[in-house]
Amino acid sequence: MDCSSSLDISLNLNINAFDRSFPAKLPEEEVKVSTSAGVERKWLVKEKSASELREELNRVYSENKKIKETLETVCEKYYALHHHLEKLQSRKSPGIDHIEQPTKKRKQDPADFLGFPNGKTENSSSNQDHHHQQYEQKNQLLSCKRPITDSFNKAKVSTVYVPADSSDTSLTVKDGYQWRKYGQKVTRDNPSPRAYFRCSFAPSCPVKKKVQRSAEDPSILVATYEGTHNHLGPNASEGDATSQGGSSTVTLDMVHGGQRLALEKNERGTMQEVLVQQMASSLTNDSNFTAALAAAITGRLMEQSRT
DNA sequence: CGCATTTGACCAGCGC
DNA sequence: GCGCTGGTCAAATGCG
Ligand SMILES: [Zn+2]
Repeated sequence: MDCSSSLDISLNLNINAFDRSFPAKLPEEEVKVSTSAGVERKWLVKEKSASELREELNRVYSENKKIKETLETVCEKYYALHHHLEKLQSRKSPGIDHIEQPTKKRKQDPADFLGFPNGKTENSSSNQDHHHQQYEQKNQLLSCKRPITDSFNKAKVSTVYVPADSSDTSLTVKDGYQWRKYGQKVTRDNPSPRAYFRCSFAPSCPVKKKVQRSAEDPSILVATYEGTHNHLGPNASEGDATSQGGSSTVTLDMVHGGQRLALEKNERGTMQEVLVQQMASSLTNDSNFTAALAAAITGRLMEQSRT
């Protein structure tokens, strides 16, 4: 990715992406964009007026800001639409759909739910492959039981969607850790069984995981992790304890676009987060957008370096 | 022989 | 209380 060397090209791409993503809705922006295109010509002529460059960078920055705002608006509209669709669907067919909503009747162990077993709550785009991990964050409906018991036993639950070969009958998710299977059950609304694993470091390590093939898409495994490892990951030799498992965890790759994998959100906040993640991943797939983003970043850097 | 996996039994929570 | 369901246990089995 040659960011700095292709600033002009990136601006072009920025224009393109902008036009494509938000067509005919923001006339003002288009005007601005055309001005930025004009300045691009200036750069090509190598007219290095620092003040003009700065001014232009500011302009580009404001454009980015507007794009961001527009994206948020689109996000909200998407959410509203999706919500509406869900309502309609649940009204028409109360039994079907909802993509494999857990329909948990059981009361989950009242601990707090959060995060990913690796502790990488960050967007996985840094890892280049966006496996679709979805952090299931449930409202802990703290029932008033649980007196003063061990508060440190916080079981963190997270769900990871792993694209896997549908012909692969072994319900194993290679996340780098070693697991010992201790059970398998057939569940109600899923033809494929669910496998129960414990970390092989048990009982010193309390982590458990459940793996089940998705009822909808048999090529996707749904792994539910519970708890966090209290030991170093498989490649502990690296010494970096912050990223347990590091790169080897969840080497699932993007076999699937996985658009709908994270659709079953009930709360607005998490829904929007998921949406943003989806959009971000789809945008990062777009080489034009990444180039434009690189241009924006370099522009921002230049702006800061001059001040 | 030691270990992991398999698999039916058992248990607990929940709805009726 | 009863039946259903998900989760766990542990004896049996398989494997290196
Ligand atoms: Zn562990």
